[in-house]
Amino acid sequence: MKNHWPTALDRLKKSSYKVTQARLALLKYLVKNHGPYTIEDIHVKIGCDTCDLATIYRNVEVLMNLNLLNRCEFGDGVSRYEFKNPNDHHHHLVCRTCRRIETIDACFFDSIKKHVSKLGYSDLTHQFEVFGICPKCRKKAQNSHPKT
Amino acid sequence: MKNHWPTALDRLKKSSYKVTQARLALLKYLVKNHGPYTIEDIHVKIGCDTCDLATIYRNVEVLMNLNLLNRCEFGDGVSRYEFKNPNDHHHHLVCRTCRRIETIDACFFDSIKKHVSKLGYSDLTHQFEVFGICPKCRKKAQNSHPKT
DNA sequence: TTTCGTGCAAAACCTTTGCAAAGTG
DNA sequence: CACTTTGCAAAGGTTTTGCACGAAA
Repeated sequence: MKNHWPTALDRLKKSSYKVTQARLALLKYLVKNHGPYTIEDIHVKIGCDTCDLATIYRNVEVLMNLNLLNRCEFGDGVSRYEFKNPNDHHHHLVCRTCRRIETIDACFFDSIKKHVSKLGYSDLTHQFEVFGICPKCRKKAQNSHPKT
Repeated sequence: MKNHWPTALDRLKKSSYKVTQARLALLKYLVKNHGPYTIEDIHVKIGCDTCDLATIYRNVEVLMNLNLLNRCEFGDGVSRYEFKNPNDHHHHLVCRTCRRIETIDACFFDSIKKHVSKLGYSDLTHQFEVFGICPKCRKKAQNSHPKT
């Protein structure tokens, strides 16, 4: 598995943004950990004293602009972020009950691209999430609402 | 094109929820208009005097429980809702600049379902959104940042 | 040294909730 | 009549912003 840290750091260095401690800590954490993570997750994990929450909000936007992150929306009112690894494009399967996140290593975006290209949009990105009830939560629900 | 109002109304009537003016207005609006719409959009469109914003928030949950609506997240911090028409499954292409929404009449969820079913999740739903820059916004951007 | 980034606190924003009054079946 | 729903106002939670100070190039 390729180490993406040098490439990611390089993209930050070559940008017009400055290389700061907060940005290094944020990027390093997301490159090394799979995620996706909420802003608050990240704040705790990199150490609350590393930088302020507001700084993470601001720098997540910076890294989004550099095309280094994906934003995920799971419908619970919180955004989650993960490192955009070009060799590991994937999607998510989220349990509606316990919020457990599984990875789906498949994508059908290519087959839908032609439908989209007719419309002349550029700089395409996509977001695909599957929701369901995981086996554990289903069993729990069955036990608490027995049918007989 | 089939009129979905009778079926939708019927599902509400047969549920344990009561049929109220606010629910009728909300459901009728979403059945007749394509959307997806934000809560505030809906509040204005059905008439702010029809019911309170809080009532729409509550009833959108009711209609979600009845499987009559889809919730869409476009990453701008606001949820949008649309009537879930079983004969018109589609996805969205959203301009990151002007938020214009186009419909994509294609879906390849079936082809990804087998990857998902191995994991034992039930009650699957999915959310697929494509983002890009629409032709109008791209032209505007080119004019304001000329290359020569 | 000049410009950009950060911490802190306040504000903005969307959404949820408590409660008394009104509506539904 | 019993129970649900609503309006209103307040609270909750996440994200954004202003500004003075500190850090990077």
